Amino acid sequence: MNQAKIYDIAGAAGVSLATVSRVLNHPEKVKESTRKRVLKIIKEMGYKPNANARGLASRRSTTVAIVIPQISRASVAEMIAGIDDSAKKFGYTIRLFTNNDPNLASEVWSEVIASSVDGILLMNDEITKETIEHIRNTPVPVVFVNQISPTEEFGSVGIDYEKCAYDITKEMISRGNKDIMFISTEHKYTVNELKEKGYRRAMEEAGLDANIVRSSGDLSINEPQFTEIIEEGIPEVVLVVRDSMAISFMNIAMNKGYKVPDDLQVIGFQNTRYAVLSNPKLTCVETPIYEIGNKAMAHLTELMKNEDEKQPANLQVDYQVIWRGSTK
Amino acid sequence: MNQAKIYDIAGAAGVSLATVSRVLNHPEKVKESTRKRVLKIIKEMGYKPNANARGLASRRSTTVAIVIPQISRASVAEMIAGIDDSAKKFGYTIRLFTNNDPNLASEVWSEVIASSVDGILLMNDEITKETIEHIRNTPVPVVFVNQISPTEEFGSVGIDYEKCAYDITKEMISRGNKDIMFISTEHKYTVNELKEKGYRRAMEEAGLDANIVRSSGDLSINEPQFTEIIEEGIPEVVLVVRDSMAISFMNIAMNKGYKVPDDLQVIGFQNTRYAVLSNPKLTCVETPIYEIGNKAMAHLTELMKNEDEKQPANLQVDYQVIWRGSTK
DNA sequence: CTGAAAGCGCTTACAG
DNA sequence: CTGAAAGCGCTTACAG
Repeated sequence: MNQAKIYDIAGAAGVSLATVSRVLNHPEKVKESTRKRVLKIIKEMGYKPNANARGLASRRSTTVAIVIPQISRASVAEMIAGIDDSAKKFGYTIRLFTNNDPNLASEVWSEVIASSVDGILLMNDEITKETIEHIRNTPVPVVFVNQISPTEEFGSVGIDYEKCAYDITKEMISRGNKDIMFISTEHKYTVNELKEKGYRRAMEEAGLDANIVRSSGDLSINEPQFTEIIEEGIPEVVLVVRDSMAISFMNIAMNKGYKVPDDLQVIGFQNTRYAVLSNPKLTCVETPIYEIGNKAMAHLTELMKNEDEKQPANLQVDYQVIWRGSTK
Repeated sequence: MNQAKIYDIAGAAGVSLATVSRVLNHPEKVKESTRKRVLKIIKEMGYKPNANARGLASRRSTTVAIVIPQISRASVAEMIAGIDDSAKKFGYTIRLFTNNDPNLASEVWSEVIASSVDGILLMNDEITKETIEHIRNTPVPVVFVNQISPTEEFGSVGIDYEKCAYDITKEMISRGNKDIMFISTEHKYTVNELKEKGYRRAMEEAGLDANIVRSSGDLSINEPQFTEIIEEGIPEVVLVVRDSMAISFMNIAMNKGYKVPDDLQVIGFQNTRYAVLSNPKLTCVETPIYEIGNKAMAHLTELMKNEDEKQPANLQVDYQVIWRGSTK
């Protein structure tokens, strides 16, 4: 007993294929009595339209692509959860592509396009000129996730990282701290550059010296570097672009005998689940990853619906600071 | 300038559509000179076959589904990375479905089937009878990921959790410890049941009393419970089914003044990235999530290739213990 | 409101 | 080794 075809439904309901199709796609065009009869049979026979045939005939696939960088981050899972909940609501299904080239190597991209998705969610850490060129030639809407689009042409959902770094720095200054260090990644991710900019602005406005350290994301490289820094003397406060790095720094300082938060206050920038497992727990700027994914998918839906009426927007999601034991 | 069709390639190369199609799908059937000419044009015009048309015509989609539980776990990201690398190698593309019903609610499942994937990777934590029934009626191969299949009919890739819990317990006993506690989840996940079984066996064999605690996975519920346990006195060793719970337990004990590993040794069961961020770092049984995903996809590929020749297998991946500062 | 028919872009026996 | 033709399972103008 194979999967029922639209033809079987039509036969069983005593209507044409066209009518069955309409019941599914334009129910308002079908008389209520026929519609009900057809729907009943569809349910009875457990009919599910073949996605390929549907996509081929309609040139829409009710499918979107998520393109994520290969590097597996813990936050990806939560982001996907947010996207998926939204996708379910709007009746879309997800195709997953990973991409290890910041330039969005055309190979990956053409695979994405050949899969005839109706829209694309792009999660790249960086947006290069090549990437933008690829996107310009893409026949379906693209939305950047956790990233503010560098141009007005494309939609995006993210956080105002410049502002949140500025705000938290200013807050720590207003609490009487002067010696505030900022630890970023060696690799210049757009997102981290923005945080750094915000930090600098706050420090400059207060007439304080910026103190910026760049580090590898890799713990085995971090640790010797952090050890060295700490041995030269610790700052009052350290802001760290990643929670994992923040916790690593904090642990090393504590092992050297410093007290957190009395001698050193530590603040992270993601509020991942790591944050509540450190001891003391880590104060964080909370970046609501789930919500970003959720909104991105919702925005993409709008853009897919009516490509002309709806303009791509650069949406921002609110952040908040979660104060925990690593700060006074 | 739209995406080139197979028709355009045929025209430009001076052959029929059939030949272009053969070049792509059965290159050995095409004379070398024609094949080269066609391939050149395909490349020049950046032709990518439409996935829907291909899937419809061939009844194969070179697409597999990953079905994951809705609850977003950090490990999902790494598992997906493993699957994706393997999928790329074999030319498959991924569709992602989330599923919040342990019984594999038929709604999700029929969506998966309607998407006409060639195979399915199932990552459910539990396998109920209903789930098995659904899978039996599925027209394509299914492989369980990070789970040993309860029946021989389906493929699976996982770890021998019973044995690894047994081994680590036995090891700790042989080091002279007698008071070994096991912390599991309240909810009886198959995987955790197996660990518990292994722990029990090792304790029984040594004539020691098992001491099993069940806890919610939720930290805010864990903490008061762990606090209470610790106030009544700590064991020499605690084995915990999840890293996050292990670290939480360890932190509470240390805050009560106990020394790790001198007063208390702690062992986790996943070796997630949490493990190296605790202080001291957590000794773990390493479950190679990436490799599990990778092997699962490779096995699925075999099953999809020749459904009759290749039998589904229950594959096991090696684990190892990573000794760190939380044990002596 | 409904049906007959064309067509979406491919693949694959079937001939030759 | 290659081409003409049927067909995959749908959708959607076009008539009526």
